[in-house]
Amino acid sequence: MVAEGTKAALVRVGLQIVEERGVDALTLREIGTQAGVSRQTPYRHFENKEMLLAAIAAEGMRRERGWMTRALDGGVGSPESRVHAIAEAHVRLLTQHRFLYELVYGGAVAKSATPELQQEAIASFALLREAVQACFPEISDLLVLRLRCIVLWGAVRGIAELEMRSQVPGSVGGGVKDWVGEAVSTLLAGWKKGSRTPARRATR
Amino acid sequence: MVAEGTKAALVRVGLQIVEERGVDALTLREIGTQAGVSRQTPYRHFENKEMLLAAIAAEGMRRERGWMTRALDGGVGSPESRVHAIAEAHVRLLTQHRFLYELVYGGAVAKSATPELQQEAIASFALLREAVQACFPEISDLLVLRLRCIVLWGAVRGIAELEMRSQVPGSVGGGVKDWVGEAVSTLLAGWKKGSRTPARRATR
DNA sequence: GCCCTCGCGTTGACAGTGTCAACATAGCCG
DNA sequence: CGGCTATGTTGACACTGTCAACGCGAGGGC
Repeated sequence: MVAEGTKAALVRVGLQIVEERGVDALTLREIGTQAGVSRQTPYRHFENKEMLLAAIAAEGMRRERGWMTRALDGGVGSPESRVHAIAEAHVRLLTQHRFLYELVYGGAVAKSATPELQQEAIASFALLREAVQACFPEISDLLVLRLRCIVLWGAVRGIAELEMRSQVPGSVGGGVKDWVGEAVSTLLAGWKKGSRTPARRATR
Repeated sequence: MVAEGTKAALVRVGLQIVEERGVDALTLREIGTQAGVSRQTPYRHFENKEMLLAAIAAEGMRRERGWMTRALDGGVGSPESRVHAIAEAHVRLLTQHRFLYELVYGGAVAKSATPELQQEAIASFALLREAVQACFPEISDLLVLRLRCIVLWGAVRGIAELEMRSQVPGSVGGGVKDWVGEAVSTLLAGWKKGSRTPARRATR
């Protein structure tokens, strides 16, 4: 293989540290020295620590999206199962690369930190939007579709987050994957029933 | 009022700093000096920084739960509207005290850090469980109820989280409150339809 | 050939942080 | 009184992200 650029090496080392010991254990100094350069060198390639974190996070999102597209490729399966596949790819990042998930979806780095990261987030969301759209071909109102995407994505993210922080009191039986699957099924089925946009409910 | 204890003063000052400038701006040293004592004094009352954060977070959760019980008191309203009220109390903490919400539900402090905090989390979850149970009186299987609580709570948390991190791409129209309301309505309605626990779906 | 710039890398230094250790003081109990 | 405990204070340390200044080699215009 061709000699690896310093910038790529920095990202690679950072990714490795995050995966092994979590985002809190990540230090610019260690990234530098472990990449064979000196402590200040990262600043020649990244404006500050957050930008380096953003580069690592983007790598994580690329991985997740790779799983999504791979599960979706071929175009087989019902539209609903495709939404499930997307949710499962997300859960997979959580269960198989917990520390990386924490970096990507925890609060350490803003999604808007870097154009690269922002693009990645938009691309993932687009995948979900297409899949959801396929589930409700009769709906043309983009705002309704958008709403459903947000609700779906929020539910998936939230349940994953509960697991990530081990915040489910007295956790027992079943796992994130089942919970997420249940949420997606129920939401899709609920929308299927009355395929008209639901009447505005009096909230108070 | 009676003279405030030092410990209470530390928590109060810390809470104020968080609400004004966010959890990242919080420093043990500043808490100390601003409370009229010296930089190391917090260590006489809290084992370390996380424990102090946990005390502040517990105060935030108490506030949130206060809104929940207040909205629920009197026992009026349909069971569904009571679940909505709980979700709205959660969203209220987010919209009205964003920084405090970040401390409580962001990753800065583990829910298990302190018995006090743990109790608080369990108490909130119990409120939700009662409200959900009232929605499905015909269901006696506690695991099913538990699953629905997790899914509901996850959806609410997730949508709130999306807003917190401003991660909704190209945000436009509608707000967190509407999205959460939509999610809760759809989930409850979806479960109402087939009140039997849904058949196990082939996920792959 | 010479100088100048520029990309990349290095060391020095600094302010700020959480935390440990040692010391001081005041109140209570025998 | 003497000692113990709770509380508070200052000194010091390791570690962090980041700014400044310096070195150095490659290339380009004269």
